[in-house]
Amino acid sequence: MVEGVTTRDPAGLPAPPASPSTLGWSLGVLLREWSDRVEKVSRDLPHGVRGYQVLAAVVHDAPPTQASLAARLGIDRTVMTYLLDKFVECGLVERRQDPVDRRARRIVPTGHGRGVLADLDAAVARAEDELLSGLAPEERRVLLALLEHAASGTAPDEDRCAAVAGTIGPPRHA
Amino acid sequence: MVEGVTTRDPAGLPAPPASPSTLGWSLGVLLREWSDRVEKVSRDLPHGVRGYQVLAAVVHDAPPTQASLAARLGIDRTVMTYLLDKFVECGLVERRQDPVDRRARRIVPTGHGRGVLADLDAAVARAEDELLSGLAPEERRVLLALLEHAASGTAPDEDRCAAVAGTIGPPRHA
DNA sequence: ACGAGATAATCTGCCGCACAGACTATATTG
DNA sequence: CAATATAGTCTGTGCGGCAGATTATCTCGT
Repeated sequence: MVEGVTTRDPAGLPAPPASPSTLGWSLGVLLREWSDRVEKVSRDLPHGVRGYQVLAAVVHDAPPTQASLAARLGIDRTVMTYLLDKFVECGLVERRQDPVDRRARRIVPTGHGRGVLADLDAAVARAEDELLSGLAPEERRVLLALLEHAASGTAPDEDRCAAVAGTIGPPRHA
Repeated sequence: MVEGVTTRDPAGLPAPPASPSTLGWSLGVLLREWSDRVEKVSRDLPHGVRGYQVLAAVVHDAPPTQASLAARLGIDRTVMTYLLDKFVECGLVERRQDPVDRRARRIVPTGHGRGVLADLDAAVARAEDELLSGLAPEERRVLLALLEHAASGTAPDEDRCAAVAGTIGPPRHA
């Protein structure tokens, strides 16, 4: 995932093994390829691909807390701390005290951060388009739809209520 | 390989962001989920998911050298060394001198290794099946086919976008 | 109101992994 | 035969994930 995508390999052999695990392998190859391309594009961001994902989450969501960000992106919360330190240092986002819960910090993007993300989003869109250049437009749409459907259908079955917590602060009852 | 996704996080929230990068995100979520499930299954192997992929590659391919294994899986060759050390120690594979090139070692699975992999393959197949439980059988086949097609069609295509990089830099002093 | 427990963020320390570099053994080429 | 290249190993460095402790704050039961 994302992660984990620190791998760097020059001789990328797209050799599909005769294994039953076509899923994991194809997923891995594609994600690695995606990461490589997005890495090239977001090289100026403090943390490359991860940085892009964090910034995107910050901009596109209602001002999230660090914890919700970390949970959503699958990043450890202790990592999120110094990752956001860099972002603040670079003037991409700001930390604000949540007036309701003074333990929490709301992460809001600066104007500069929004601008940077806009450029990145465009570049990433191009990169993804190029990545799927082997597929017909119709096939891409189907793939995207199925992928999204499959990804959203992965219920961790543990914390079902936690999904709600990640959003905005709780206008908790009165 | 799979890289990138070394992330491990209990509270995985399947919250799709309103970002243009649906591809990378869905890919990341799915691969992370896949890794988690396969991790549970291959917990007895020396290196978890990675170990499974290595063993699968060893068994399903013609006896590969360490270098070719590393290249295929996107693992560093220095890592491959001690990873295979463990495998040999556990009696899963053997290192044999290549009679043609005495620098190289051919990695061949032991009978035990084959047996272990057979069990793992079955378990992984079940895990993948469960992972895609949200999709109809027809949809799964299509997804798998498109995925494989997209993964095999990834051309390296190096120098193209290097020029775009310099434009979006935030004040990165560090 | 008070104390017990939970939660957000931070800080510290450990460990695994990627990566660069050196080294040995062998192969290839001039 | 010398020079160079390659397979594998070993060593050291740095980053990132992760567990644990700490501080500040919230929540709940009494």
